[in-house]
Amino acid sequence: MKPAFVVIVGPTAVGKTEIAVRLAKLIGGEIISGDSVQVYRKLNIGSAKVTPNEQQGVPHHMIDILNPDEEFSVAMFQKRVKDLIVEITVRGKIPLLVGGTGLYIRSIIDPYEFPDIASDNTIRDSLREIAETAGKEELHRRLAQVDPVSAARLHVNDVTRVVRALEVFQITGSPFSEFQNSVSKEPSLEDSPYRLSYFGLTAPREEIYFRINRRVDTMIDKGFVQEVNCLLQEGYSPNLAALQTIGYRHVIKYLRGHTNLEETLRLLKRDTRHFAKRQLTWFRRDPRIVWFDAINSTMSQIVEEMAERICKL
RNA sequence: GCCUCGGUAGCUCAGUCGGUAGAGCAGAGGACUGAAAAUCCUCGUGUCGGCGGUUCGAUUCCGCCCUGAGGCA
Repeated sequence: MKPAFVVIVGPTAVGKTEIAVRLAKLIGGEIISGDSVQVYRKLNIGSAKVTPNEQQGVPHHMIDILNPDEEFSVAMFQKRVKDLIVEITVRGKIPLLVGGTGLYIRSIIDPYEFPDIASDNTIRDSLREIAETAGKEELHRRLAQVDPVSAARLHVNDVTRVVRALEVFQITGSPFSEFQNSVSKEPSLEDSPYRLSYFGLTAPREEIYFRINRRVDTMIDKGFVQEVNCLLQEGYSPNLAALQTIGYRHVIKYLRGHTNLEETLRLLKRDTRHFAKRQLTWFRRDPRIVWFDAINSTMSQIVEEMAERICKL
């Protein structure tokens, strides 16, 4: 029999953390964070990371595993999480993957395969250089020559992806598109190597936005500005990927006097709303997800129904 | 009370030498395979403040009224 595996996704600020902890306690689970920012130590308030108190004794994984200046990637995430799932299962516990980073979640439940090569910053820099001097069009043209499939898929302006595709070609000599699994867009639950319970937690848009706005205010009250200030004091570069994320990059601009507090909050709330919207586009169209509405049901009702569905499998 | 400048998309405003209008922001939808909280794509009809007048035709010109800001008394 395939091992049980629970996944909970949803936009930011809908209450995934609390649901997950309660569900984990109920079914005997351990939580694996599916979040690209919470992997970093010292990024606590701004990433809305679970506090030790909120964890209520439930083991949490993939949190606080890196320093802010360390590099991370989906490939690393995938490798570690796949190992973790096995370890937790062997321990007789149920792994719960909880988070809002669409790509990371997908890399676990769908057959994503990453070419076995590290990313090369020298190559990336030189490719970006081309985009800046010769233009994005030129960069895209080059990709079209070596990898027409990827070029057709990628927009000229999406420099980040065009660079990656060219980078893969330069390192491996094979087109990026060849490494990508030609999997159907909507794999069925039966195809999964796990007994997968795939849940989504959401709320009406208005409610999500309300909660986001409220949460940003709370973060500031909790000392988010000080958190960012400490990071900079400790010498971490504002250019680090970890500090270019929502919230951190906003507060950095504020600390440097580029925006006042009111404007900072406005932009931070706005960008978080945009982010929540993007998260929803990852999950909304996935027919495998069983959705729960955080506003029409209580936490207990949701947790109980999730537990029931897990048992039925 | 008089004078001046405004009143156009949810907000800030542009514009139409008279042929019923368009940007930014907000908002919506989408993409996503080693930076992903990143990166990128698509989407703009609204009594053009109200009522009259001139005109084939007015949001645009004229008159009055309402309303906001400033100035003079």
